[in-house]
Amino acid sequence: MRITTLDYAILGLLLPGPKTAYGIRMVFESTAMGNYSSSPGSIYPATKKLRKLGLVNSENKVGGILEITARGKTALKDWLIQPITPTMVEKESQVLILKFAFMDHLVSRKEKEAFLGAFLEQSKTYSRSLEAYLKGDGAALPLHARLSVELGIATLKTQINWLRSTLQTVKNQA
Amino acid sequence: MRITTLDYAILGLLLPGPKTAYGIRMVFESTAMGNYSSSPGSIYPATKKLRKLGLVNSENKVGGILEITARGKTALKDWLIQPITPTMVEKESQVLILKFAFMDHLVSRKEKEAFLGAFLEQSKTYSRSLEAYLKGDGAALPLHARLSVELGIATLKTQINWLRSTLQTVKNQA
DNA sequence: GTCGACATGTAAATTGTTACATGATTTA
DNA sequence: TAAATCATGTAACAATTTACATGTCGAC
Repeated sequence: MRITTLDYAILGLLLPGPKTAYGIRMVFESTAMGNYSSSPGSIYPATKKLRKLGLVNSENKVGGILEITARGKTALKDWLIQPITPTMVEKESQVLILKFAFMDHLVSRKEKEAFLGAFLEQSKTYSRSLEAYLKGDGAALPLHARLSVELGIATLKTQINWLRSTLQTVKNQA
Repeated sequence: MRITTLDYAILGLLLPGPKTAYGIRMVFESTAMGNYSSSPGSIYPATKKLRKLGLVNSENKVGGILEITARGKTALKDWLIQPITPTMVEKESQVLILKFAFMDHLVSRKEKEAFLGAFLEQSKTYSRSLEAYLKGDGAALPLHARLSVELGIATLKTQINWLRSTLQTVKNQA
């Protein structure tokens, strides 16, 4: 039984403290958390699975309060520090940002630096390849398509700046 | 039978000229086109559906060359100019960029301006709400989560600048 | 003549969405 | 006391991924 991104997102939201499944749905709905759906048909089956895998405990006292277990933390940490591949940077950078958002206390400073460093380097590589594309084959694109790629490059540069400054912030931490 | 975003993405890629289903897969795989998957199990059923709906013709002469029909263009245009809702800006802005990328010849300058204007206004609203959140409840977020939201805001601002300048570009067109 | 790229598809399994269904608790 | 919100779940359907399966064509 594979653990999906949604499952990890739920585990991460339980890090600061226990929540009900409904509470998690509300986080997905109100905050712009990625793109995760708050539909009951996705959250409730997911929490059931996490319980079965022993990654969360549901306390018997109160209804359905979910609490992340030690095993849950280990599984989440393993996921957080997985090596970053080019595909992830190209197609799933929101997932990488989500990982970063959960790293606070679960991951060492060294691991955070490695994560941000790899993310930064691969973002630069990808940005350069998009720029090269625009100057080469991409020059033939219709105007609107070309403008869209330009937005992609600008967004990547924003991300690169953020990664640089965040890397500094992390390095300067006590 | 609902037309999905993937279906519209395929239709849009056929605008500059006919392509094989395989050619479309390669576009999804090589260029960073959104996030659309190039898996055969998604593309081939989709092209079959588009044929059944009469939105593309498959010429009999050559193998499986796909060509968008007049009905296909109408359907695509209707999709392109659908009103922009807050949810779209918050959770699916890549889809909106994709729409823009396909607008070149299919949509009038007036409609482009309306699209970009609405997209711009709603991006500003969303950006302001994220900033207000960070100053309010969000101040209590763990450091990493807060930094992630800050990247979200910076990305939105990049998008807002791009929308402003693109709106000007479109307005200045002959 | 075989390797890689071109080309098209299906089947099974997984995932996720929409809609339905239920009931408790709070608040106006 | 009625409406809104909190809270949990299932069933049917839609969509996608992975893996399998097949065959052509050009280059080396």
